Amino acid sequence: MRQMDRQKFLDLCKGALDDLEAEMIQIMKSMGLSGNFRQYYRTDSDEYRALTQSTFIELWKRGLVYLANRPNNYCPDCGTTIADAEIIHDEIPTKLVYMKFKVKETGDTIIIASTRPELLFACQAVIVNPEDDRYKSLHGKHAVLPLFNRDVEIRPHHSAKPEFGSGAVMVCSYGDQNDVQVFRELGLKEIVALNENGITTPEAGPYQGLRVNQARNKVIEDLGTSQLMEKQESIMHRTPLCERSKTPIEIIPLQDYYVKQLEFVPQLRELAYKLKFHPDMHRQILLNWLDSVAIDWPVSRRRFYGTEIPIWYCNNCKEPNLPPAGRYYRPWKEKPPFESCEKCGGTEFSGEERTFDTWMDSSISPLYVTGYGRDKDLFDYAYPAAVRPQAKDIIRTWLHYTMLRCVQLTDKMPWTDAWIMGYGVDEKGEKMSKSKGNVIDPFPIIQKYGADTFRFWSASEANLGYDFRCSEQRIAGSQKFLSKLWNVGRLLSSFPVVLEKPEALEASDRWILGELAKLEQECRRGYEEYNFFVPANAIRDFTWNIFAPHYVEMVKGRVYSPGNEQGHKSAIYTLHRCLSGMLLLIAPITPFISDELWTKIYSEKSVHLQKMYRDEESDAEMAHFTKQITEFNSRVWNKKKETLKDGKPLSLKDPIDIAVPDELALFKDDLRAMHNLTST
RNA sequence: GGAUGGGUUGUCUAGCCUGGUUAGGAUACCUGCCUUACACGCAGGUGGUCGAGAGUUCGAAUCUCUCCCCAUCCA
Repeated sequence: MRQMDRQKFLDLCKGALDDLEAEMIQIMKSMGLSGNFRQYYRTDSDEYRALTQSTFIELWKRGLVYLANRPNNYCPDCGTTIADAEIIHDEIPTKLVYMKFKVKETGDTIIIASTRPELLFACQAVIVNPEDDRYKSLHGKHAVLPLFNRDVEIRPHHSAKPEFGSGAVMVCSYGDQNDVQVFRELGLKEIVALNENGITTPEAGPYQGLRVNQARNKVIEDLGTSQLMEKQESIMHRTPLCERSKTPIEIIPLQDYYVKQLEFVPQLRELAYKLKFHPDMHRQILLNWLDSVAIDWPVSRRRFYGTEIPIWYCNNCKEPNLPPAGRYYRPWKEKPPFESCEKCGGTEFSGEERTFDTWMDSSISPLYVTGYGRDKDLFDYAYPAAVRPQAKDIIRTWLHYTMLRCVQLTDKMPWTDAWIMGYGVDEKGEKMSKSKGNVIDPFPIIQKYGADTFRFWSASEANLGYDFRCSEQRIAGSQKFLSKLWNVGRLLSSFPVVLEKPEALEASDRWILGELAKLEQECRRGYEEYNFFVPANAIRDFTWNIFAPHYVEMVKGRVYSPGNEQGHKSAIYTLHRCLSGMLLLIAPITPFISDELWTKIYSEKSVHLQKMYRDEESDAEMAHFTKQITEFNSRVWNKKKETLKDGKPLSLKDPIDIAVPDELALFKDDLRAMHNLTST
């Protein structure tokens, strides 16, 4: 990247992102998302970036931004500082090297094990656990670094674990976060080991100008030839990696901009309890993260692609000068929108070349969409927004930084609810990732089974906030349910539509309406907490296990024989009340099939523009008959199966002599017709 | 090492918070069946000591404790 012209690089990025955008919009449309596709935002548009910069300028004015030189995570491949939230950890094979140090005062040898021998030259202390009897006599004495012959003090520190290696640890600037902490706590003087290209500095003496791995190999080799190494062990070491390039990060002190977050943590913690999490358990991920926030947020990145940090530096006094908030600035290629330095009056400036952490953009999306700083009426009306939908893996980034920034800028939470999903995991239950190669592309699945199948499958598979397994077999199973629904629709579409409730309803009709009322309640409960798992499974169960096999079969007699006009009308009304209700309930999950059936059977106006049925009166207690009815039907079916006629079981339409039990007397006529019962 | 979630029939999963009749469903498997919506279907069936152990209780998949295993996140 750094060999390429910046503008050319940005043009390439834009081309790639335009393609991705088109693909994403296409997926969203074919999945049936109901968003407004003429009005959407891109975080890298000029308008959006203007807001990112404006809000940064606002924070700057309020003293929430500062420049500091401190050791921080640095990715040598990306060539930039990154935040803790951008780090992942992995077990990597590495060598644990046991080095021989001399004790200056006694001439004894002590062994020190380290995974970072190349940082030997940046060692400023050897620490041992204060409780470790082996080393108590050495406190305050000095160790001589092998190869470099420089003295460092041997000091007690609680972070040295007696069981690791020899129990004596060398502290270098900087091998890991613990080194940073020990340097701070013991007041050690830092030796800068690596420059911003990840190359060893002149401090490394004969090992300068090398990449980390080269330096390590050379140090190990020299230790070996000088008899200064006791042994090496191959170990698996949990290593912090850059989330993007998967390169092991280094800890290097550089000048970076920080947004204050430490002082907001107590407030964010309180607000985390007020935010309604769906499901509630995922609040803990945020709380754990807030507890581990140890430094302010480094927001400057040495990258070409990203929103530019809107600062020009006075060439005379180096004072950072910020432009007025409002438009989008590109200091690396633009002249500043002011004439002279506000501090010294100088007139020559250099534009800042760095960009922001990408979360500086993403963290203000609730502000952007509600017109913050752009449309006051809209903002007053729409902010705070209702819900943040996202997956649980970006709680420490997207959710956290959004809360931080919005609270800093508006003193209010950006939403009332957070809807946190789990992951779709592979057949083994492992998270999908590009590097693992177990990612399933949804597009062929959608093409093979259709968007409704895909949607119903994911709704019925994924319990709120939990991971769910991806299995093509189960997707195919969902498709069968949609066929079932379609066939129910086909049957009912052959009857006239009666949506006006008759004066009197037959017992079977009141029974299924009681069950339907339970279903509607259950679905509403699920939808209200953003849990589509509940309605998807409830509708499937009602349709497939109660409505179709029992109720529909029970009323076919009345439906096909118009002789009993009152009973006929009651059945037709009830069938349509059930189907229309089911379509309304499932429409958010399977928009295409429900709208197709709805517009074919009930009205030209889309099902998605209808209101759901609300708290109608129904005989809820009639639902108590469900078990008895289904058991009786099962009994009859079994009996017919067992009864042989000409060596074959009875057909379901054959007559049979079974008495309807007294407790089902209300349903006697329908049951007799359904099973062709001959007894009276 | 810490945190979170999970371990229920071949496979996947509901139930667990608010202990109580034969642990529900899906899929797979087996058997039978074209019954005027549906064979992408219908009916029936085999299959589980609910991770292990201990405790509380008249009674535990459900509550408590210990341990083991898996996934994810953080040191």
